[in-house]
Amino acid sequence: MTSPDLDHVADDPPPPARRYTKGDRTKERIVEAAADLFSKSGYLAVSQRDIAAQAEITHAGLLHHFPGGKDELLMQVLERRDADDAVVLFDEHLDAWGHLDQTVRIVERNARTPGLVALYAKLSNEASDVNHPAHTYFRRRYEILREHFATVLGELVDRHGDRSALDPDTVAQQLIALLDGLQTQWLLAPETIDMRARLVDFLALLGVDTTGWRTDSA
Amino acid sequence: MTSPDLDHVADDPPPPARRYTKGDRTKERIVEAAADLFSKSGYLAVSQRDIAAQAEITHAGLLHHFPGGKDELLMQVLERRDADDAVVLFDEHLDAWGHLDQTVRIVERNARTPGLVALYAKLSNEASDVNHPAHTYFRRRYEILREHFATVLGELVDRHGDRSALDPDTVAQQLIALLDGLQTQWLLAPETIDMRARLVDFLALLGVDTTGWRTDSA
DNA sequence: CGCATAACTAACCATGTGGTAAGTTCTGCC
DNA sequence: GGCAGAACTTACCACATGGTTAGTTATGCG
Repeated sequence: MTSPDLDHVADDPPPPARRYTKGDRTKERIVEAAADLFSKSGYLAVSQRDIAAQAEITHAGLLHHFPGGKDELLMQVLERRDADDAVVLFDEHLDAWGHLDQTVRIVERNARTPGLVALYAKLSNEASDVNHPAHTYFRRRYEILREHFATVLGELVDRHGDRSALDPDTVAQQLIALLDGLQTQWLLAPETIDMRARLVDFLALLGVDTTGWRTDSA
Repeated sequence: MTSPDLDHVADDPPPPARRYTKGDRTKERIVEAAADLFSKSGYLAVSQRDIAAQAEITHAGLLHHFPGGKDELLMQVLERRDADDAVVLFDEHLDAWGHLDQTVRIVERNARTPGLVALYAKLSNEASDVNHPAHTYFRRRYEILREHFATVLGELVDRHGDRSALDPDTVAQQLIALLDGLQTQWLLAPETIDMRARLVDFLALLGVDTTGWRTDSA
């Protein structure tokens, strides 16, 4: 197509964009394919060959990058998503209200990405089997989430402590349960369920004033 | 073992207990096996042969009774359970408080039957795929549940209407979400989550006085 | 009793699965 | 340029799956 000299120019410049070896790039392609398919069909229903096909590779080629097969891939997918969430959830600079605000925004984002939501919803329940590859992952995930929200809610009670006997730990369990349960209903009937609105309702029930929060940020 | 005459006595008398043909009995055995395995491993992970084995039959034998395979079996399992729930949930004689009381008792029962809870938890999320055999079943199920609780909560607001601006429809969504979400956490960490207590907490938040309700009924 | 029919089983099939082995092509670095 | 090693592909394997067919055994009713 082009002369050798121009080709050299067309290539990604070595230092900035090309610290990825080709393998790294295909690895990412594979993880993305896996995330996509897992989202659509859950974990159990997807095969290595399915993922490989979507990543335009042979299933043996996939095994070359992920010898652990689907299990390894799954953890990769989960951790990648978690990294994103952690950034916004555990921002040290935010106070309790800020954290709750972030939570609402995550819900807003979820409402825009049904695939990922479906993945987590399916998996967090599939994973109740002790032998499921993601079992300990999800146990831990919920521990962390409960602790996080307990802290946030505790802070809230301390300062604005209107509703007395609210135990941060148990309310945290309820908050998380609400979010999960809303997802289940929303996935089955998106037009019927407004996850964000129900979250805000619940916060209001707790005595958190959410008036003045942005409705959306996109 | 016994003489023919005694045998005749030992047999189930034809009219009352023996209206079941042998096929009906094995059918029940199969459904029970299916329920058991689905509970342990979800729907997708279980094969016809698994179910057949547990019912002590060949997989071809199973197909003889349930030509529709797993799908047909699944619906059978779900409907069987629902029949039970419907009896207690939609009891015409109960008022709003009675219905909520029943709900609490169902949660108590759930806490004693992790298998069934796991089945519903896994399935209600697997079934978010439009092609899942139980998709419409679960859509409908949640519609009915939302309607039920909306009615109950509406009645509550009417009579004891302390907390004003509570919309029965949306609170119903929250209530159901809470129940589902609690199950997810409970299945992953049973020792950490007290589903009944969290439900009661939530009802209290709504202004429902639950003091004096039985702790357990077994 | 006897016999039609229900209730199976044994044996097969095509297909899809995860996994391995051996070979080929490509990359990127000296 | 050339070459070691990564990045694959092709071709297998053993096994499980859903489903069918043909044959065997049991049931229960006239």
